[in-house]
Amino acid sequence: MIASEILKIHEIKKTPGRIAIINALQQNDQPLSETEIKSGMNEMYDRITFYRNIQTLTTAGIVHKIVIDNTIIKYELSCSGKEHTHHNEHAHFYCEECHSVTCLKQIKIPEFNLPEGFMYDDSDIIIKGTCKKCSHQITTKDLE
Amino acid sequence: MIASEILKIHEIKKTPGRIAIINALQQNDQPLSETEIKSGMNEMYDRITFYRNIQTLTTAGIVHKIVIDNTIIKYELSCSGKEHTHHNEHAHFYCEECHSVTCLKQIKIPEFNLPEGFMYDDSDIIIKGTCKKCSHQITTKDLE
DNA sequence: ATACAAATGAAACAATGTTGCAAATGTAGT
DNA sequence: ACTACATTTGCAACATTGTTTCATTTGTAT
Ligand SMILES: [Mn+2]
Ligand SMILES: [Mn+2]
Ligand SMILES: [Zn+2]
Ligand SMILES: [Zn+2]
Repeated sequence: MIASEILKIHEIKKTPGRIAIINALQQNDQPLSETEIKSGMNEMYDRITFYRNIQTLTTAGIVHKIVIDNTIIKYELSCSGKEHTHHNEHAHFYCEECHSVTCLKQIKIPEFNLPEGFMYDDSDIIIKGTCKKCSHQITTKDLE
Repeated sequence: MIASEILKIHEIKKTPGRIAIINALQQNDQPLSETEIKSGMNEMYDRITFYRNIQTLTTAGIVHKIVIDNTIIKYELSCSGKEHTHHNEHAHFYCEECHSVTCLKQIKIPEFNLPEGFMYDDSDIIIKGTCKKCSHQITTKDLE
C-alpha cells in the first residue's frame, strides 16, 4: 500500500515528512535507524519534525519502534505496508558486530502466561549475537 | 553474597561507588533505574563515575541492563547476589502506567532456533502492559 | 611503606530528545 | 477555487543523557 493511503486509513494528515518516513521503511527489508531514514531524504530534513512524526506514526500503529539499546533504535512498518507485513509478532536479531537488525520472521512471539492481575499489551524479543554475514567474515579470517 | 566478595571474585577493584550500586540492587527485588540507585546513596554521587561503574559491572556480568525504551533503563544483579538469582534467563514486565519493571521469573527465555549462520550470544524479552497494582487501581476506579 | 595501575571527579563536549511559539500547510466545506 | 480552522512545521532555546580528557586520588599487591 502506498504511503498516502496508509495515512488516510489512519486519519493522519498527509505531510511530506511522514510520507518520506513511510517510503524509506517500505524500500528496505531491514528496520532502519533515524540516520538511515534521514539519509534517504533530500536535504529537507528536520530533527524535531522527525521525532514528532515518528511519535505520531508509532502511536497510530503504523511504525514499530525496536529498542536495542539507548543508543540503538530502529523502526519498521508494523502495518501492511509491504509484502513483509509486520504485526510486531516476530523476534528481532541484533548483530553486535555490524549493528544491523534483522527480522526473524520464523521466530514468533509466543503467548505469555502472565501472573494473576497483569494485563498484556505488547512484547518484544531481542536476540543478540553475530549475524550470518559477520560470522562468515570472522570464520574466514580465522583461516588466514 | 556481600558486595566486596562479588567484586573480588570478578577481580574488580573494590570501590565505594561499585559497592553502593551492588548494595542498592541487592536491597530491592525489582530492577532499579539510575535515579533509584542514586537516591539510595549518601550525597557522594557522581554521574560520570556511575556510568563508568555500571559499564564495568555490566561487562563483568555482575549487572544486567534492561532497556525498555531509550528513556527507561533499569539494572539488576545478574550474578548470585541474592536468593533471587538472575542469569538474564527470565522475561521482564514493564508497566505502562507506573513505569515499574517486574521480573517474571516464571517466564523463562526459550531456546531459539536461529537461521543458518547466525551466532547466539544473549536475548531479552520485554512484555508491556499494566501491572497488578495498577490494573487493580484502574478496575476499582471504574466502579466508583 | 612503596609502587603502580586503575578509578575518580571536574570540565568540556556531544548526542539525543523536548517545549513554546509564530508561520506554513493540509483538509473539509462552501 | 476560495475560505476557515485545526494541525503541522521549523526555529530557538532548553533539558537530559552519555562521553572524553586529564590531573589527582585510591586500591591492591609487593
Ligand atoms: Mn521486523
Ligand atoms: Mn530480572
Ligand atoms: Zn553483522
Ligand atoms: Zn504499574
